[in-house]
Amino acid sequence: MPAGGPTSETPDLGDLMHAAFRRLRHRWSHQLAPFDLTPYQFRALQAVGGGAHGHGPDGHGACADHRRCQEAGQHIEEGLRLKDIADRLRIAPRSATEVIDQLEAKGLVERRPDPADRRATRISLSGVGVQLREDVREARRREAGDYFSVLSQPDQAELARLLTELARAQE
Amino acid sequence: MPAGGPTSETPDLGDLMHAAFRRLRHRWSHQLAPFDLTPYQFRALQAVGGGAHGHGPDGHGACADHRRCQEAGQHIEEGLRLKDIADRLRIAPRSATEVIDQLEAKGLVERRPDPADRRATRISLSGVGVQLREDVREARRREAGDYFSVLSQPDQAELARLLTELARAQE
DNA sequence: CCTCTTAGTGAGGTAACCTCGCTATATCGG
DNA sequence: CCGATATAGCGAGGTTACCTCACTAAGAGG
Repeated sequence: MPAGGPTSETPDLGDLMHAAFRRLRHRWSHQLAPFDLTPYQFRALQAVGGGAHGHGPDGHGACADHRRCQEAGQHIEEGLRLKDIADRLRIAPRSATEVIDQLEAKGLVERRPDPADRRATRISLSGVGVQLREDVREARRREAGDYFSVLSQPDQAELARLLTELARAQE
Repeated sequence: MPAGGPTSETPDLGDLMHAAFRRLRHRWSHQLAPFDLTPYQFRALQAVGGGAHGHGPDGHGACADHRRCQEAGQHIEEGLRLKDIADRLRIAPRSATEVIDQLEAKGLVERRPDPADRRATRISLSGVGVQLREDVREARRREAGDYFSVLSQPDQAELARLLTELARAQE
């Protein structure tokens, strides 16, 4: 075998990503099954959760990078708009409608008309939603972690760095 | 804001993976569009390609880790069985049937009965299939690379290591 | 007022998988 | 040689996680 090279085993990065991501998905859906949530739904739940529900200071709030908060000088902001959720999840607005529909059907989120803009609806977590989100996080913490825990802490950080760079690169 | 902590930005590894993978998929499907292939199909094409078609030494051959080659002392081995393809792609056998159907419909692979096992079919690339696979690879090489090229060489290696470790860890 | 844009939704579609049940064949134990 | 069990592939049908396109209701700007 002259040319040598990468003959023997060429599981390229693409395949590795693919494999890793599939496992991750798989594991998530198993973890979420008892809560009757798909990964997609949980992701949405978290996105909505970002702009909490009633009690003010909850971390990185809804208004994070959208300037429409000081609309009237007031800072009411009960929930995000669908568009914002779509942006957070990086999906098309129509898809956000869909997943929010699902969460609403389960009683985890609420739709309310935006008083300031009659086209818009505000989405916020219901009490049940808040609870469930917390339960899932708890469970995830408890059950030997989130799949990444097989990596050492520095390795996790390294992975985060690489993925971030990868994400930031294009567009 | 008392509790402080990781409030500001908590795009956890899961989300990062998700985002990175989605971009990868997206890019691939764009790259493959002119060839009228989905990423799924191309992956399958590569899997079949592993066990080349006619001319012997082509790298990591079909018989790689399956012992059924020396069936009769001979080493004919024209193509893989569906089951093997499924294993390579890490999908259910039924799904392999499906994607191979698609490739066959495009004339990229051929099904032939296995002379030694009348249950089995042997899948091999057609001439067109070999050509197309090469064309895609060429294109990918040419067009400023495979999405991972925004990372330095060592970073790519590092990413590969981390992903491999992640994959090997569970099961 | 008239256009131009934006927010959300209905309708419909796609990729990438899956399971369950079936038949034809192989293989193994007696 | 025969029955039990396993294996290869396929038909039918389902699911998840998205998408686009067309539409309506409402705000924004000239």
